[in-house]
Amino acid sequence: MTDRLARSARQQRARLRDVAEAAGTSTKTASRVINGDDRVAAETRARVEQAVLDLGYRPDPLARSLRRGLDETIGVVVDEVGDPFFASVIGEIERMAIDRDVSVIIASTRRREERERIVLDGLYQRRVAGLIIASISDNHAYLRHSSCPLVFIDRAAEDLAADAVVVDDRGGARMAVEHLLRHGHRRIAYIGDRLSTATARHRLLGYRDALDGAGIAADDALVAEVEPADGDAGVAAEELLRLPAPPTAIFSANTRCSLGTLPTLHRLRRTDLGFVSFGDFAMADTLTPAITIVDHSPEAIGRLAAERLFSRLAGDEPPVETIFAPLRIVARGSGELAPDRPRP
Amino acid sequence: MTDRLARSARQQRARLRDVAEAAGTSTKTASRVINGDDRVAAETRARVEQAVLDLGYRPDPLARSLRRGLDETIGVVVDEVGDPFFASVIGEIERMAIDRDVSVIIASTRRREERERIVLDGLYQRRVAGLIIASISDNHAYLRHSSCPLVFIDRAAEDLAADAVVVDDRGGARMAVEHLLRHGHRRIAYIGDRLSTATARHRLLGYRDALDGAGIAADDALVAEVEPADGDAGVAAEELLRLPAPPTAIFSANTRCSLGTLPTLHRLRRTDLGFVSFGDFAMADTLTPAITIVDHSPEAIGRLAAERLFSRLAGDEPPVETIFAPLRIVARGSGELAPDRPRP
DNA sequence: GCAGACGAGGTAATCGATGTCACAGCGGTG
DNA sequence: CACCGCTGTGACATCGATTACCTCGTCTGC
Repeated sequence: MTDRLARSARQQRARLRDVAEAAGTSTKTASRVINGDDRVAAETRARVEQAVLDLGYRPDPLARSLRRGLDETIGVVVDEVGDPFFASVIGEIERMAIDRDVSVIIASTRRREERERIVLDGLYQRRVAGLIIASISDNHAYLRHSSCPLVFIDRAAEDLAADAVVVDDRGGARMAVEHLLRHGHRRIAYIGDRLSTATARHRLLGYRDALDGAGIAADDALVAEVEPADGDAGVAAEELLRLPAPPTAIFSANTRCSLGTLPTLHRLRRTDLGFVSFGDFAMADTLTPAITIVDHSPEAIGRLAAERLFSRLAGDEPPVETIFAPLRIVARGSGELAPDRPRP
Repeated sequence: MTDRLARSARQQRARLRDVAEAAGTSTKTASRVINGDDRVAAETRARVEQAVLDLGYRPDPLARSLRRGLDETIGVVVDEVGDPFFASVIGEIERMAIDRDVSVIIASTRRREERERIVLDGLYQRRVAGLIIASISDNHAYLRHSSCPLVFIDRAAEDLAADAVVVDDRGGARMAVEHLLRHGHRRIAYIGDRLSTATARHRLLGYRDALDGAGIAADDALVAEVEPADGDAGVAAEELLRLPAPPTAIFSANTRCSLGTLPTLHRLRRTDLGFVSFGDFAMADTLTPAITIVDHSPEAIGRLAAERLFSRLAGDEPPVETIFAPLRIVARGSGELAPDRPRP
């Protein structure tokens, strides 16, 4: 009674101690019941459970994490939360986390290595149970002794044995460019992310693979490396079209580049160009012409990564693996335009 | 020395105790230095600061939160992380949080009231310092005694005196519909979110205001209330067009409805319809015709909400206020089509 | 009949930091 | 000279839960 008053005076939740007192046991026994330890007499267990219900007790996650050294939280580190690709990935991860009563802390690197360190450090300090990381760094030495499972997404860590969920960047890029080649294009430009990220490098290799396969000499003037966050992709497209021997088709190596390039092409009325985008985006199938894509479903990546992480958190120890998310080409129009098509 | 070995054997970070020992003081004094308490002799302070640097000490956020009853974390609750509107809002909030060394926990309600309770409860248990909420519930009684500052976004809490950053839903909708009226449309359809959310109700009111102002009788057959997460918006559009007296223009009351409706209109080759979207989206200006919008910049909302929250966290106590994010119409083509335009 | 296993439960230390309170020294004051 | 108040400091309790270790019966096997 007094106790209940004390609680209400404090305006606070019930603590384990309150439960124990209400059930007439020690906190240890109450803790056993709550954590499903079976060395508790059925009758005692029942009393504790009743007290939990009566008091609406729920363990304090902070105190629990402090003691256990582990939090019921996973961290997700991406380039930028607002990026549609990552927004979808995160959405899917969160969906899976919800089912497991795990919270998700999001942090973005803004594509800067030093920030990557900082945010990871912060997440470790919070004792996250696991991490899903789209790393932009090439050096993961500082993660080697990670105290929690890691799953890399979008880009595998080449210097670290850790799970990763990626797409076959090289193969996908090759697929995209071969598609354009099949439709008769011979001068195909590449617009992609800075080559400081491994993803970009692989996609550029795939682009070259395809050209090699068709016996076409690579022309560096057709390769544009841009910062996709800015409006650079559109500018790059404009420059490509001003070349003495301009391309008849463009392969855009990621979604943000596509979002940057297409408004420019439309403004210049150059929708006669062949175009394939690595990565889908809203309205891609509603533009005129609709945009042919190589699709690496962000939801699938999020799901696979989360599944892997939760499986490790549950104690499974499958061998470290790089999982390739399925990849396919979706022909919608822009990739099937012949090179000699008249300009609109 | 022994201590340093012990630390490295533990493979762990330095604790306050390690700092205190290294500086030859008590933990309390070390704590004083770290928290900027000025009742410490300059020389002692210097020793502690040196120890902090030597050991690379950083306080454990968990332990600190437990003791202080307050975490350096803010919670953000939205419908759905993957929603482009909220993704941008979150991106902006996070950007501001970074500057203040505050972490952000994201939770989504999936538009279900019971989940809203659950996630908020979870965030409170984590002792978040503040909350930014896009609430879907109409009943906020359980938030009345919130232990931390709240800022509502997108939808104000009508039953609670709390800060909110919203757009003038009614005025914006009216603006959009008046735009279509000015271009000669008389039968204008409304496609919007379920009326269970206040936002949707206000936008529908604005739509009616505009029609009233033009002396046009409202026709309920032209009003479609859909679940924007599904493909319902497209279906609704199709049904509207099959009416005996179909609309010549559509006002889409939110981004997701636009993303659902437009592919359908394009598929049906009904791009002759007038169209205004409440909310911008990628490629809106690249479609043919480009989409006229009423823009409620998600970044602005995120920034204003975060500014407000951080100002309260810093101890400011401005009067509770509902802030209206700026709203403007961006004419791009689809809203300026005359009703008698031939179909493509 | 007794050693040891086992079941049920409790006590106290611990996680890492901070709040409370007491205390030693010192200069000033009546 | 005794007392006051201030400064700088530390011992110890505390936040809420978990873990290491111990106790006390009772049951089993020899």
